[in-house]
Amino acid sequence: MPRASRAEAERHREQVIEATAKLLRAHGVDKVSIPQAMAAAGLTHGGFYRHFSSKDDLIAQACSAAFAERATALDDLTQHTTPGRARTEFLAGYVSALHRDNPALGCPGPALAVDAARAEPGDPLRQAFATGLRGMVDRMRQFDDGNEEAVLVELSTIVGALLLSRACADDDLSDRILTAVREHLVGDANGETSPAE
Amino acid sequence: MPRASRAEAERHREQVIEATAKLLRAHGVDKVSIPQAMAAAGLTHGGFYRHFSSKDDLIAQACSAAFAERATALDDLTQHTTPGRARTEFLAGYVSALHRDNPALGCPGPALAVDAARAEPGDPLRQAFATGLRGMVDRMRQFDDGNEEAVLVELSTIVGALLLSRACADDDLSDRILTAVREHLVGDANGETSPAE
DNA sequence: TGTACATCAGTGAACGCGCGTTCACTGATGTAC
DNA sequence: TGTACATCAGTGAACGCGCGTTCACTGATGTAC
Repeated sequence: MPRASRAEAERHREQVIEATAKLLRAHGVDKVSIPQAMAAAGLTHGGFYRHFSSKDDLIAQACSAAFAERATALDDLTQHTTPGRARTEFLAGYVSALHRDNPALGCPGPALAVDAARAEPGDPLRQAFATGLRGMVDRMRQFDDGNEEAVLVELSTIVGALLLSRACADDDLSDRILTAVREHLVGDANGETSPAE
Repeated sequence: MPRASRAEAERHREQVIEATAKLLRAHGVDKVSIPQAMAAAGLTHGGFYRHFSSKDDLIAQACSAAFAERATALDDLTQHTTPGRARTEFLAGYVSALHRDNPALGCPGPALAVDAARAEPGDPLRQAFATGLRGMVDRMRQFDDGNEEAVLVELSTIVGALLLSRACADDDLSDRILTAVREHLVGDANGETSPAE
């Protein structure tokens, strides 16, 4: 594959970013390599620098892509139902075993926050993370009458719960964290068996 | 330094673990190297395997040491004051700019959860993390009338808040997260200027 | 539409680097008498 | 207490490895006429 067309090259770039957005959430910055990211688009590592200026550049773009994915999902949710129902559905889906067990497709908040925190102040990952997080906060305000403080508390709670439940996924504690937080935030909605309805 | 006494060797081992417990919280598993950890005790990397069976072994012991440090602090707190005051002091101190800006000496929860989550199920770090977290939960129950669910919600909230505030430490959002969560959990205690008293 | 040529997406070898781990060696410590 | 010797904490060179990055090269794509 000595020369791809511009459309193909653009498609390759997108594939690399998309694949990295998944690998990054599952394994973290240090465990995603350039050969691995390029292979996800069927390419070898040599052409990497025709698409990205550095590994940090790709990582930041992948972080942004992961947040964009979540933002779209949130927008879909708020557009197709009432704020109250959207809130319940969002929170119950967030604090779930499914989300815990699939970090690659999940929220970049719990998956990438530590990597952003460990990066240097000017690092592009830090900026991408902060921008993405702001986007989530702004969208969640629609659930909580525009009350930012309420959103920040809710977001902290669900991010912490998911992260801790992943960290002790072998342990009984993992499910108990999810259950306790889910009940706290949405009553017992999304329970295995609803008492009525 | 060709041969240290047993007491010296034991002291070296402790120094390596203590130093790694700090480095680990600040920079994560992948950014702590064996030469670096040994240098913290004034040693070269060659003797590492006389003290630890592998890097993973050291990392797990350092994680346990970090949790033990927090457990001692929690015990001191509950022993020297009433449960209500202890709870307030603990939570306000946890969700603070000081804690945010000093991960090396802070709680291993937000600092190491992702590394534990990314480890394989049988990994010693996973086990050390789960054990340490259980210890924190058990101690926090003294603040909340033994109600584990309340503890799990509180713990998720403060871990998430600290982590997110670190991730966007350059941004206005960082302080707003800490303030919102602190006010939510302990009223406005620990505010810059208390209205009375 | 057809030709000539410049562009550039992708290849694969190479670079220096730091990592985790191993090992032959040194010489003071610890032990047996 | 003193001597002889085994133990073993620590050293520093070496190993293979994968990393991020660079670069000369290939040949189809894109463009100018």
